[in-house]
Amino acid sequence: MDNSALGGTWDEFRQELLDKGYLTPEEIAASDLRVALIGEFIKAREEKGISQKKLEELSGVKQPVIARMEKGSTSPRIETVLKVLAPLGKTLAIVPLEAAK
Amino acid sequence: MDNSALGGTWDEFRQELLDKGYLTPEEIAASDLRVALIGEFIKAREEKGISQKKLEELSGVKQPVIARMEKGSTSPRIETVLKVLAPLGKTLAIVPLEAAK
DNA sequence: AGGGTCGATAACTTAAAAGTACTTGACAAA
DNA sequence: TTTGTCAAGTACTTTTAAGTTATCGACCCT
Repeated sequence: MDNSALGGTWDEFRQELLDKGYLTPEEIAASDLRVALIGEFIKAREEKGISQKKLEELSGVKQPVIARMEKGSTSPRIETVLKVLAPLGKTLAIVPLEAAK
Repeated sequence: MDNSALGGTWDEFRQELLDKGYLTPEEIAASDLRVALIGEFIKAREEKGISQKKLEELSGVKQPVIARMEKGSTSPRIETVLKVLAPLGKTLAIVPLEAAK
């Protein structure tokens, strides 16, 4: 993720959110993980060359819902995530924290 | 999972749900994955010797919510899952379907 | 018996995700 | 230029998870 044009790194931006009390450390951590998951999901979809509309057909999850997920504007339910991942040949697993990222 | 006392295997029971049209193949698959995730979560919590009440303190997620998650009576939001997994030293990852189970 | 903890549950309110239908702006191809 | 597709978004309703508080039965122990 290249934020150099904004004049600061992602880490600096995050630190600022923390310093100003906008987010707690826990919220930062959860947010980072969500961002990582979203990135993986988008990558998986695009690697398969499947549009959001096509994925709606395959998964039964509506395109606006998929768009909201990918934009990070919602925290989707597990069921929804599993539904959209399945046609991409993926699923969710619980892994040690160190293994992630 | 030992269902022998019920006179049928889990696979047979699942097939029956399918045959009678109670659930679609997609719903069965999603359900199986959820069950697997729930099992891993409960195992992780118990291995750490942390009670639901203690996990409430550590994660900020209320004990009744954790109980509902473990019982499988809700499909929790990603955010909630990440919050309860973090104190257990775990997180979620997207993995190939074959890798799961 | 009485006091602790544990997980499950009830009943209710609040917050938020998902469904629905339609629209918009960007982009590419004909 | 028009047509089509894509992702994003708008506005609204419905569904459901989460929060809250309190309780309950099982278990242990002392």
